Amino acid sequence: MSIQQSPFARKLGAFVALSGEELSALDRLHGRRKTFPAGRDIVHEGQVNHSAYILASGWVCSYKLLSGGTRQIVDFQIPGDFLGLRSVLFRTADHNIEPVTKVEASEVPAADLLATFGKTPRLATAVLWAASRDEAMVVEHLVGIGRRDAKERTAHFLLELGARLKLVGLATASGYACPLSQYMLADALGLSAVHINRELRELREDGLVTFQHGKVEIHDLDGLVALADFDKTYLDHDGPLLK
Amino acid sequence: MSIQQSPFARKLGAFVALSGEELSALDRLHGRRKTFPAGRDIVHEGQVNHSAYILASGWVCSYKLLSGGTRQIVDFQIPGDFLGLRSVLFRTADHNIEPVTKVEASEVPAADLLATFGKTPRLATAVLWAASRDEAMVVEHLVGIGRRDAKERTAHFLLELGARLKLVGLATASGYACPLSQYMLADALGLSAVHINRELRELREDGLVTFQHGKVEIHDLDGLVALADFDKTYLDHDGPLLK
DNA sequence: CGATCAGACTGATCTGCCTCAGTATACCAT
DNA sequence: ATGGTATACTGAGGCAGATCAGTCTGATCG
Repeated sequence: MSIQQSPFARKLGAFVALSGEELSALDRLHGRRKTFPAGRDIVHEGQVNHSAYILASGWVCSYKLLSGGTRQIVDFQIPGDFLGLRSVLFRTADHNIEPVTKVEASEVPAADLLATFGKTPRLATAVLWAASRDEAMVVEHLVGIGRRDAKERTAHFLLELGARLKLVGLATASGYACPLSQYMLADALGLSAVHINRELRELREDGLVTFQHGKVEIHDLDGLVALADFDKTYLDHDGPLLK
Repeated sequence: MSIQQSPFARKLGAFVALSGEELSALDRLHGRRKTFPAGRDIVHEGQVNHSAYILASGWVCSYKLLSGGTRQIVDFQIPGDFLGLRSVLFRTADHNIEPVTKVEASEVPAADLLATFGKTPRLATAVLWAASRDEAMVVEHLVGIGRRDAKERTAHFLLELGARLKLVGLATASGYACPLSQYMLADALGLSAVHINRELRELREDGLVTFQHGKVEIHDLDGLVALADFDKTYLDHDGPLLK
């Protein structure tokens, strides 16, 4: 029940050892708790002066639409993740945020965020750290889409998701619950849904992973890691980097 | 000769109106001026406890290598850009940084950077802003590689580069000097060099842009913007966001 | 309890981009 | 001059993944 228990506080604490005062400043950041139904955008591109959110439960995805009507999902956010930092900093959102499931999140008003950064610099540094980790993830997606083939990319995606979920206690080494449809996977991986389906079947037939009925089950972790050339160091590190 | 003139200070000033004291703290960040020859990596993946740099002249690229031997260039950095922030924050580099041309850069020791963030929170916020702009750029590359075809992607790339260079006075509306080879373009855009060559020829034959002899000349800006579905708002904004 | 609909899945065909295998050209060192 | 090396450029052929056009299943609902 202490504030350290919040997944977001735990995440920042992994970067910067936060004092009691900093933790309570972080706690005061959590504004109204809001609930969003699946499917209707929380934030849409071009929207100005909206709030950021700290995700408490449920999954969301961040995506951009192109003029042709196609979309590219940039990333999925899971509980403990910070939503819309970039959009708040720039006052106008440069991407859309859509709940994948029903979502609960704490609102963080933009003004509060900036004021808190000014007063508690170590918290600002911690958020910079968290933002950098998110960027590292986007970079990894870029590399995947640019240079990995469909099978490697799919395997890599499932492994990354598993590693992230494990950090917040929502996955084990053998699998996790995953509410994504194959269409969403396709939009995230830069593939067609048809092709995702075939790649998932191959991964299943190879005895590596199954992704069925909202569950990902990893049957051969080593094989999957080898296939995807997966190196999770960009997601994790040991101990606070700043004491 | 005042410190506001430095391209990096100018860039941060676009985000946060910096006081004289903050500007001189920023100035003290600039450590030894170093020169690097083209082609030999400044930082390589896995390297620990290296410095960050503020690029004074020349171009560099940030890239990752995959096990198969292919590489993906994540971004190019031009004068005024900050190099290796993410790698410094995480103590170990997650990507390589290679000079495209001969490069001059000021070293920024990691410890100085973190100490300065602690003492001048508004500077930390400004750097968070700059980092967010970089992330927005990576996101745009991700969208491009995921959902734009080769021609659109190439056009978009040339436009983005032009817009960035214009911000630091290295481009006009009609073109800019560009030291990149077609191989580098290919590695950045997730295409083969052969295909880049054909797309450049098409863009030339369509009367949109030429990229020859180290110069990009834009002949039909509107046509190019329309083809690439280019929206430069992610690169720019008007006036400091924090007074 | 049949209708409707979203998601999973499949076969056939098409195409954008890759790979291979060169030639052409400029620049550098000797 | 002369060979060497990097980059630009081209044609032919192949393949990964897209597109099209479905079927099948399980949930939801009037």
